[in-house]
Amino acid sequence: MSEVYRALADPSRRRILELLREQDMSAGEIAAHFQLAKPTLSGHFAVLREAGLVTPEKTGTTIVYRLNVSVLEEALMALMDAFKFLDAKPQGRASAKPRKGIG
Amino acid sequence: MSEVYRALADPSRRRILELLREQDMSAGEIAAHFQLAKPTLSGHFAVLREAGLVTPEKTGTTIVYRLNVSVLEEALMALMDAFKFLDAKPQGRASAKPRKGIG
DNA sequence: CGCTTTATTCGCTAATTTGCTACTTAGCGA
DNA sequence: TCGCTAAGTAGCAAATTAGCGAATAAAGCG
Repeated sequence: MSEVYRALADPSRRRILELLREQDMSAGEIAAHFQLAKPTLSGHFAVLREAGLVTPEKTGTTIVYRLNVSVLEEALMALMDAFKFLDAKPQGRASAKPRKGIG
Repeated sequence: MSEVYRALADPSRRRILELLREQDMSAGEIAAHFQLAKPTLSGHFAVLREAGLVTPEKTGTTIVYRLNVSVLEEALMALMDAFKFLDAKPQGRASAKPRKGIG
């Protein structure tokens, strides 16, 4: 779970996720949207894979990346739950303990 | 907005936010929950302040930090919106463009 | 098999981040 | 003012990260 936050910390990786939100793309297609060298992007892909945020699918010589929405969704939901945005929020120096951690 | 992601990237800072979710706390009270040196925590507070995630309130010699829920909420909502979790999710190599960016 | 394409891995450097100790600032009380 | 406490700043070392070019792996094609 912690890898998800790490993955989201970098702007380039957030942009990659944004691109993949539009459509699945090969590593090369994604790289074409950046000024960075391909090995640099490949490193970003590795971080996103380790976080489970994207899934590679090899077809021939190209590797198509797909956004793994559920992982991102779970991470955000965990945060939402940890802070209970939807509840009444009793701010102040005394309140109940939250049920879950952040990660 | 980008500072929010950076702030969330560190486990200690997430833990601070978690503590502040329970109740407002002074810098010293927060520091008591960690093994880190106080200046180290002070640095984390600075990052959280710059991200707008916490608000300091000086009362005498102590500084009480309060969780700024709305900022965190906005960041998460922006992500939710960027990925439109609540819509039907047309995964595949052709879909509509999202309205907003991530960060 | 060679050649091309696609993507990753291998070193390596520069920048960033995290942590510390020492010092400074600010408030409070004797 | 002196002493004490709370918090932040300055400066530095260690670890991590992001970036690159070169080399490598794997697949398709002549």
